[in-house]
Amino acid sequence: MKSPMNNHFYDHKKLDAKWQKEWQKKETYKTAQNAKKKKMYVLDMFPYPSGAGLHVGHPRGYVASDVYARMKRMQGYNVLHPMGYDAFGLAAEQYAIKNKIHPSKAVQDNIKTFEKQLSIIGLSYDWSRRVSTADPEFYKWTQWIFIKLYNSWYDQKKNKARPIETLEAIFKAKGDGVSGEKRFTAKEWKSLSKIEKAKILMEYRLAYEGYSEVNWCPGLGTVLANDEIINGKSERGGFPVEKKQMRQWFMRISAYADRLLSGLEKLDWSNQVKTIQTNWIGKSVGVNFKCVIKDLDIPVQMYNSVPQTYHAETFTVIAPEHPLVVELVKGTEHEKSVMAFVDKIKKKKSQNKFDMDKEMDGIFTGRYIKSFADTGRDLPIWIASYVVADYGTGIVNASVHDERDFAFAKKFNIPLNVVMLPADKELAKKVKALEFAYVKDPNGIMQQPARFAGRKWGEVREDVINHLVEKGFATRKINYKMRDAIFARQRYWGEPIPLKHDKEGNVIPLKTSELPLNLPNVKSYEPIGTGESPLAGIPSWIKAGYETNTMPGWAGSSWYFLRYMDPKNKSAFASPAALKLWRDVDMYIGGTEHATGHLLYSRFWHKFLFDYGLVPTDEPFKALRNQGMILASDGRKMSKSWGNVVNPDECVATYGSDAFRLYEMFIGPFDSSLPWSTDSIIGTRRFVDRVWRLADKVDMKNAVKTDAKVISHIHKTIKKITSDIDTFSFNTAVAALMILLNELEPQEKINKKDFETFLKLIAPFASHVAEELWTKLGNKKSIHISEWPKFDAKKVLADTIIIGIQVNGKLRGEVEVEVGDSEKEIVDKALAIVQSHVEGKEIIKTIYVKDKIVSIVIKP
RNA sequence: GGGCAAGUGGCGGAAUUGGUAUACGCGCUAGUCUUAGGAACUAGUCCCGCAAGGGUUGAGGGUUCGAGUCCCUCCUUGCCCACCA
Repeated sequence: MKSPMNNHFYDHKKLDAKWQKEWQKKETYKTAQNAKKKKMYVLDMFPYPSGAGLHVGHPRGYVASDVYARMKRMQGYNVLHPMGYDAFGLAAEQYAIKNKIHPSKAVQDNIKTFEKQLSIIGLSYDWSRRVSTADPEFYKWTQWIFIKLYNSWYDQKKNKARPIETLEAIFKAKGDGVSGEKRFTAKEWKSLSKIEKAKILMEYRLAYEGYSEVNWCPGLGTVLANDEIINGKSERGGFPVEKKQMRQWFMRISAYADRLLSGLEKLDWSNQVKTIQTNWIGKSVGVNFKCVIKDLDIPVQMYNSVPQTYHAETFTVIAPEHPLVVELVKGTEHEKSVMAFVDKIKKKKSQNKFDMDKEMDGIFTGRYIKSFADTGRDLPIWIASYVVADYGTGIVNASVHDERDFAFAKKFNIPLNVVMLPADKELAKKVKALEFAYVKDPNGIMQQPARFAGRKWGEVREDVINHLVEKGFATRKINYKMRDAIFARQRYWGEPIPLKHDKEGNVIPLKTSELPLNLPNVKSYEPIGTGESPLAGIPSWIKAGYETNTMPGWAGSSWYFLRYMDPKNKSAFASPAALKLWRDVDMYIGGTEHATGHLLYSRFWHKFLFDYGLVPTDEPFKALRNQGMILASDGRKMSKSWGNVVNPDECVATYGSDAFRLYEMFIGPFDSSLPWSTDSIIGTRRFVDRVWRLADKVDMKNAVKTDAKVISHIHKTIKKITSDIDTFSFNTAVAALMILLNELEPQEKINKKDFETFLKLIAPFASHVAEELWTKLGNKKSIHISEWPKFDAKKVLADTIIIGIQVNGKLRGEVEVEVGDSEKEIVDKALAIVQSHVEGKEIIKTIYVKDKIVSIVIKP
C-alpha cells in the first residue's frame, strides 16, 4: 500500500507493533491454572523448525485456532493455547547437514526465525508454556515413557497394558498360554536361562528389540519408515531406498489395533482422517483353514478373508519368502528351479524395483495341499510373486474371484472350471444363490465370474465362517494390515534410547533417576555410513554400553500436548492436578498429512498411558479440524523450486496483520485447498480501513438511539459469527462481518455500545484494530478478555419478509408476508399477484411453506 | 486397481441442508473528488435480449408441487492407500 498513512487509514505498522508489545507486557494471553472456569484446550500441531521459513499457507491453521481460542476466551473459558517445537528428527538434521551448522545451533536459529515470523501475526499463545522436544528437560520424559513401554506387555484378556513382571509371574505359575498356543510349561520356564527368558519376554514387550527387513537408504546412511518413502525414494533428498536386515527397536502398536479402530467412533474428527486410519489399520475377519501338505504331512494354516469361495478354489499360492518353501522342494526335482526363482524375486524386491502389476510371476512346487474341509480335492501349491509373506499366514488358497489369482491361473494354465458346493445343504443353497462359482468357458477362454454383484456378501461370509468353525475345518481369525512401527533411527539428532547392553547380551533399561540420558555434544553429527548412528563412533558411549540408536521423529510429538499442561514439572511429565484440570485436547488443528503417522502414534501412546492411569482419558484429541493446503496462484504447491512462494512477512508488512489474518480466513472453506491471491488481500484491508473510519461516527455519550433494524441485524450477526466460529466456517463469518459493516456505514451516528459489540465480533479476526479502537472508546482492560456478545432473540425483529411464488415449479412473482398473516391470506395474495399465469386454469393444489415459498400447481 | 472428496460467474466462493441460485470479496466498466491515482467514494457487473421475457449450478436420466442439494449412469479433477486374497 503506497498511500500515505493519514487518519483515514489504520496505521498498521505502528499499531500492530504497539499492541503485540502491550499484550506481551501485560501477559494478556497467559493461561491460569484455574479450575473455576470451564477449561478449553485449543492446540495447533507444532512445527518442525525447518529453516526454510514460513509461507502464507503455514499460518492458516494457526490463525484459525487463534480465532477459535480468542472467541472461547471471551466466552469465559479458561483457554490453554500453547505453541512449541518438534525440534528433533530428520528434517532438522538434514537442514543442519546441508548448511554445515550443528543441529542444536541450527534448531535454535530456526526457532528464532520462526518465532519472529509468528509474532507479527499477533497470535494469542501463552508463550510461557513453550516446549521443545530437543530440550533434555522435555526428552527426559520421552525416555521415561519409552522405558515404561519397554517394561510392559499387552494383556489380551484384560485388554490393556500391564507391567512385564505380571507376565513373568504368569509364566512362572502356568507357563505359556497368553498368546493362544502353549509353547512351554511352568516347569520348562523355570529351567530356562536368564538370556532365554529375556528373549521370550522380548516377544511381548511393547517396546521391543528385533530384526527386520528395513528400508535402507544408502544416500542418507539411515533406515526410513514407510511413510518417509515416496515411490521407492526417500522423501527427503530423493535417494534410492533398498531392503536390508537390521537390528531395530519396535513399538508394538499392533497390540492396540482394535482399540485404535473402535476408538475412532466417538471422536469428532473429519471423516477423511477417520477413513484413512481405518484403512491403515485394515481389519479383516476371516478364517485360518487347517490343512496338511500331501506326502510331507506338514500341517499349515491358510488365511482367507473371503472364505465364501473356498469350495471353488483350485490351487494354492505361497509367498516366495515363506520359510516353508525350502521344505516343500527339498530333495525334489523342483528344488533347483524353485530356489533360483525365489532368489530372483527376492533380489528384485530388495532393490525396490519390483513392479507388481507387470511382473506377475510364479512357479509350481510339485506339492499339493491335501483335500481340506469338504472340498474333496487336492490343490497344487504354486509360488507366486504377488503373495505377501507377512500378512495372514503367507499362504493363500486361490479362487477365480480374485483378479490376481485369475490372471495367474490364466498365465500358467491352471484349470479353474471345477465347481463344487459345500456338503452342508443349507449353506450350499446360499452359496449357490450367489452364482459366483461358475466359470463359463464357451470358446475355450476362461471367463471371470461377476463378483459380489449386489449380494449380501458379508452376511454369507458369517454363515460360511460359522459353518467352517463348527465343523472344525478352520478357526475364526482377525487380521490387521497395520504393522508394528520401527522405533529407531541410526542418526544423531534424536532422543537417545535409554538402555544399556551388557557383555552377556542383557538389555538394561535406565532408572528414572538416571534420566535424562543426554545426547552427547559431538562435532561430527553426520551419518557414519555404516548404517550405525554417529553415537557408535563415540568411545565413551560405547564403553558405557549405551544403545546407539536414537528415537525417530515421532517420539516427542506422541505426547508433547501433555507437557503443555505443566511444562516446568521436574518430577513428572505433568502433575496429576494439571492432568485432571486440562484432561485432553478439546480442539486440535493440523493437516491431514499426519493421519497415519503422528495422529495414530499419539493415540497409541495415550491409550498406553491411560492403561496405567497416567492420563485421565482414553483418547488425546476430542475434536480435530484439518486445514486445506494453500497453493500458489498458479494452482501448484508453493515451493522454492517453482519460485512461487509467498511470504507472510511481506503480506503483513504491506497490508497489516489484521488484513492478513482476515484474508487467511476469508479465502475459502477452512478444509479446502485453495490458491493464494495476494491481490485479493486488498479487500480485507479495505474492510479494516472502513472499520477505522466508522469509529468517527461513534456517539460517545451513548445518546443516539440506534435503528431497531440495525440492532436486529447486529443480533443476527452475533448468532451467525458465534456459530460460524464454532463450526470453523470462518469464510462466511468474515462475510457476515462485512455485511454488517455495509449496514452500519450509512448510519449518521452509531451508539457507543453498539459499536463496541461490533468491535468484539471482529476482535478474534482483526485483533489489533479492535483493541486500538476499543481503547480509544475509553476501555481500560483488553477487548480480548472482555465478554463475548450474547445473542438476544428478542432484539431480532420479526420483520416482513418477501417470499417467492412458484407456478408449476417456475418462479413467477414475489409476495410480502406480514408476521400475523394466515396461510389463506398469503395464498390469496399470491394468487392475485401471479393472476396472469393462473387465469382460466384449474388449480390442482397450493403449497405454502412458512417463510419460504408459495407453490401453485395448475393444470397446464 | 481400491477408498475418500469435489465440480456453481473472469477469479476465491455463498446458498438457512429439498424452498426466490450466484451472498461476501477480488477483478472489470462508468462516474465523483483530485496537480495526479495503482488511493478513496458512488453506481453497475451470471448468460441471451432494446425490451417484455427466456435460460443457467460438469453431461444425461429419475424422484418431487419444487433439485446446486436426494437417487442412477457417465465425464473431469484433487487427495490417500496401493499385490493385505
